[in-house]
Amino acid sequence: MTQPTSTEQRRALTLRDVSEASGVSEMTVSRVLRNRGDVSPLTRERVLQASRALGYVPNKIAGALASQRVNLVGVIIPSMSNMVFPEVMTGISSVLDNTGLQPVVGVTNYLPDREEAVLYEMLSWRPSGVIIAGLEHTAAARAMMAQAGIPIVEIMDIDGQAVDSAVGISHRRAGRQMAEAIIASGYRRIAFMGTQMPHDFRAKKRLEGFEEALRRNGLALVDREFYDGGSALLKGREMTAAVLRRSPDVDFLYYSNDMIGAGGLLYCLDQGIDVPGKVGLAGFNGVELLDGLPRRLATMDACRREIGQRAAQIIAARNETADLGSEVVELFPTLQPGDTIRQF
Amino acid sequence: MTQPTSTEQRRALTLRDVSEASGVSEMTVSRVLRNRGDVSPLTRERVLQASRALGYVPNKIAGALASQRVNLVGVIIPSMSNMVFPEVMTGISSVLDNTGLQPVVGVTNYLPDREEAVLYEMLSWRPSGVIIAGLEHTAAARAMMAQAGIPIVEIMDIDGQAVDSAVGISHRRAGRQMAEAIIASGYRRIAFMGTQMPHDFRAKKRLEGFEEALRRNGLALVDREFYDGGSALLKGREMTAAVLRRSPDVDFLYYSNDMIGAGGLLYCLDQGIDVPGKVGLAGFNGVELLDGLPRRLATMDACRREIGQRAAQIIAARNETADLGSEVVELFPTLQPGDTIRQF
DNA sequence: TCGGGCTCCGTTAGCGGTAACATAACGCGA
DNA sequence: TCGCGTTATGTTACCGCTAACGGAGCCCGA
Repeated sequence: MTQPTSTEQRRALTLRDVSEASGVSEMTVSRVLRNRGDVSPLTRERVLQASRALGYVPNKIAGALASQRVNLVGVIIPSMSNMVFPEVMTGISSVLDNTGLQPVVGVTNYLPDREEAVLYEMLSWRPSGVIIAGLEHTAAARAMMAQAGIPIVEIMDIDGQAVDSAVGISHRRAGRQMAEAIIASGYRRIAFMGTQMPHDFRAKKRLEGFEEALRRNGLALVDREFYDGGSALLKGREMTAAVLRRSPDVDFLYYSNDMIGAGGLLYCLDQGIDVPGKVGLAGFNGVELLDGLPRRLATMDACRREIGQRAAQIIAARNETADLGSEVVELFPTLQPGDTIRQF
Repeated sequence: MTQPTSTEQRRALTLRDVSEASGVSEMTVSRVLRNRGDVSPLTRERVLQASRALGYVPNKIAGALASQRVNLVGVIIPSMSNMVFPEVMTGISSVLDNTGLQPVVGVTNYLPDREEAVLYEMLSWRPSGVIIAGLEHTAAARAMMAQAGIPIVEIMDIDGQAVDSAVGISHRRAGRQMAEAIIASGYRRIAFMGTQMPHDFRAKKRLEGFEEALRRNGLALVDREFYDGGSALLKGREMTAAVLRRSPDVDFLYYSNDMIGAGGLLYCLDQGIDVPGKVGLAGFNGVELLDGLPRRLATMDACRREIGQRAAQIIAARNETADLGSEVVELFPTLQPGDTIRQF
């Protein structure tokens, strides 16, 4: 057997090894493995055979350097643990899978400095594009993106100025829209619960829009509560308990995300509170999880999957056709009233 | 102004640009940017200034090719959407953050062929190590890992033969342990609900261990139900309804994961079923979500975070000290009885 | 029979960094 | 004053692959 055993540690294989094993030049091997250029079926088969027999894995580092092309798309998101970004990723992958491009994820934990670092790291691999959550970034991060010379798509939000392209919804408007629906259903004493995170700009914008609509209707939040870390479902329960204790007369609970909303809903049902008669509830995101709850929480889908898809499409298109310009795509979330807002 | 505006599209910057701008050789610039070798404070400052002014981002592709070192660790997992892998990732990151190494994630959707493809893709970037979920892989994938010449850590499971190192728990034993606890609490008519996925080997092993323990106690599952896709919480409800309808006399529901278990629990509570008096329930994983439920579901934590940490430690250590051998680390999950198993 | 256009494959010259070595400048004790 | 060790910087030769071009061999119509 000339086949080396898997136990002996040998130096990494290169094109040269395959080329020697199959009796053709490195260039021809390269062509075969990339399906590029003309190679006779016979040679092609011989090369593939040799390559497989040796267990050769091409070195993309060298390939990328030589060809000045990297089939990677950087995706920078704040978190992976809530349900929202996995679905964005699904949308991105579903489009990229047909393009030879591949997503690489970086997580920032809602920290601007970390975002900057992750971006720097990604750009140093010279990706074909970057998809990044949000419109708010450090000055350095913005500068890097502007300089990078690759398509950049900022996703989730369109309330602000994009560096290049953007795909998202208006969170300010989403907040307004929810407030209007709540008011239209006759609720007046409304409380808000959300995350403490100072850098969750989208949650902040939703709240701004929400309060603005309240103001326009002569109302204001009667109570508010913020949380930080831990099980969102549990925090939802705890915050809801605290708010209902502190402000027994509230008639609506608006949550900045579905997970704490679900916790609040479970708490209200546990307590035998009449939902939506005495107290109404609403969340945000339209996560799948809600389908399994005893009652369907009112929410607003954030078009997560479509955002991912559209963003990926922009990157892919610009990668094919170099001279395409930037674009801003606004998506429109739909309000899902569920069973926790009074209907007339 | 010699500073180019961000709108004009220029060719990418290289070390040469920084070197010319700061009046030293490319090598010196390289040294400064990597904090390596002796450089006078004055030169250092000049270089940094020029580099920042230009907005230079080093090309890691070239760097990696030249230095034969890539600070990336491939992490290959089946899914990102359930709660288990994000926590593994957290464990991995917490360790890698102190090492200059960086995780890169690939997702396989429980598809062996896709796993093979993802692995191939990752190895082609010549990472410093690979962390991969499970012990079951295609023959080609195993061969690639054996050949790669880098540390490989298979995580989550230790019931089987590792290619190199492994960190995980025995799912077979976890299944047995849960069955024994259930039987000890006096339950006898036990049903199982889980995923349909043929390639979720760990769920399969848990079920095998579970059934084995039942058999040893003269018992057998009285019913079973499988699901596929959709909201796990909802599926848990639906399957539970189906099982209780079909087999009204079951007294225990064993779920292959916490999410469907939570759905089942919510369903039972909705129906006013006495839990754990008439029917007991248990899941698997110990996900944080359970904390917010009306009642605490019995479960078993899978040591997810620690698995991530230990795996990352192995990679990091082998990266520092080349001649370390492979190791297999077994972790031991603890049973959390919660409120859904009768206590005596 | 010859030229021109295929098909197939090889050669050459980098891609943008870094390892390793070479070298200049300097201080300092003998 | 010389020689040697340090420190700071430059030079050279790749890393493994691919773009671009070149050329041999062949078929085929004129």
